[in-house]
Amino acid sequence: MNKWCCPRGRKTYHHGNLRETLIESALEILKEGTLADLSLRALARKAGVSQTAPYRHFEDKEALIAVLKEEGMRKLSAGMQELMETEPDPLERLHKLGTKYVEFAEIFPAHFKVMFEYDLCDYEKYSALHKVSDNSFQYLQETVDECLALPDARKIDPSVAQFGAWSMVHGLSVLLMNQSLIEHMKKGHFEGLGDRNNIADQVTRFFCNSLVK
Amino acid sequence: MNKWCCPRGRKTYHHGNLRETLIESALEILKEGTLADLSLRALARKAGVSQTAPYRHFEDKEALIAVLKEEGMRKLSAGMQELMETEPDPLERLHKLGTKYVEFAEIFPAHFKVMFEYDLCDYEKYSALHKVSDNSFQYLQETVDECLALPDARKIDPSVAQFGAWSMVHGLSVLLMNQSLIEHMKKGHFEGLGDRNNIADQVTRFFCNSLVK
DNA sequence: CTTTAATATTGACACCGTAAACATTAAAGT
DNA sequence: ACTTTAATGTTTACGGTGTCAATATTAAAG
Repeated sequence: MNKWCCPRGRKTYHHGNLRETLIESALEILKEGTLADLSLRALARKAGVSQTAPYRHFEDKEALIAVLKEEGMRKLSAGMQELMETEPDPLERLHKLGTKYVEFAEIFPAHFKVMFEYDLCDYEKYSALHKVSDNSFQYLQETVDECLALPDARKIDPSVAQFGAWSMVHGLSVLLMNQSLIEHMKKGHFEGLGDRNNIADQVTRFFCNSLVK
Repeated sequence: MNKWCCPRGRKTYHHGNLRETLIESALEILKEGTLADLSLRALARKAGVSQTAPYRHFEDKEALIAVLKEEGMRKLSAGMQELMETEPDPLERLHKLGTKYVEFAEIFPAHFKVMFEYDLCDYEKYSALHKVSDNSFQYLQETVDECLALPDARKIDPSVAQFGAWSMVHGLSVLLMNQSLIEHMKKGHFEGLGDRNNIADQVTRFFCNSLVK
């Protein structure tokens, strides 16, 4: 006979799917909050489980964050990969890759933040993550190279253009995510630019044009 | 007669200069640590003062952060202003403004992070901060405008180029601050680019060139 | 010299990450 | 089928955090 079976009004002693539940809850919190709002204890509470239960599935908080980063990188690079396969024109593709990047940051701001803001320096430990990260950047690189191989391309060091492309879309993403700056823009500067999407569109287009004559 | 005068081995009951001390300590911590390493309690400890003493000088932690942001913005925009006054050639000045921006992020990474990473949305409350922030961006804007007024300038919407310039240097700063990405670059991609300073230099130069024919 | 406002203190509360010791149960081996 | 073992979850505890309320000390203003 069981003594008192099943804590916290659960049906079984074991949760059964805690790891996935925690990740999903984390993503949900990140949807409308910052990294600071993310706590293992809160996740545990939400899952109806003791505060230290998560430690059976994640060595520490950083390990959870690593999974979130990986999840995000996978999603971003998946979206970009699709463009690699469907858009043959390199300039047009570069433009779409850029706006996709910015769009991702707009739709999943906290997810984007966790991907880039939080440094996971241990390469051995999080090698899977870094491998996924590589993909997105590689798509950008490849496409820039193709653009520079075009007949009317300007004479630009490919490495410089690649890193420039990445910097541009990343900076764009970060700045457009910053609520304060959006406010700032609206009153005074950048009147002609319109809304976020418009800015992303025009600026990435400008970058693409700068690769050719 | 005083009962036991002066807590924590201080000479006077009042610290005398706590506000400035706290700010300085905070900046020192930010020099070699992240926002997460910054705690009011730790600052109080370092200043040899009780844990709640800081609350006589800052309403809450956010208020301290606001001051740090303002301090940083002031320093950044001071550096940029100097260039506004000393470098007459707009293209050259734009290049210098860009590298200065990136350089600032490199020298004071955590300070830079606190300036942009942490959102202070309340405009009424932190109006002084936002006013200072405006300056740096205005310098960029002005200079881009001058470049586009050059005889051999390309036909580009000024707003787009302005925001593009800002995105570029900001993205550059953020990416170059990311230790993981630096590592990433070293093994495989971007071999030809060299070190950080070299990248900043080349990419900003590339941007400037993209404004003219 | 007294009142008052500024500054600092202690103590408390609710959070947080996480370590150690223990409980329950699903799965593997016999 | 019965036992062992590994996976999973619980409780308890420690030190850290931001911040509030009540109190003490002292510099400045009257």
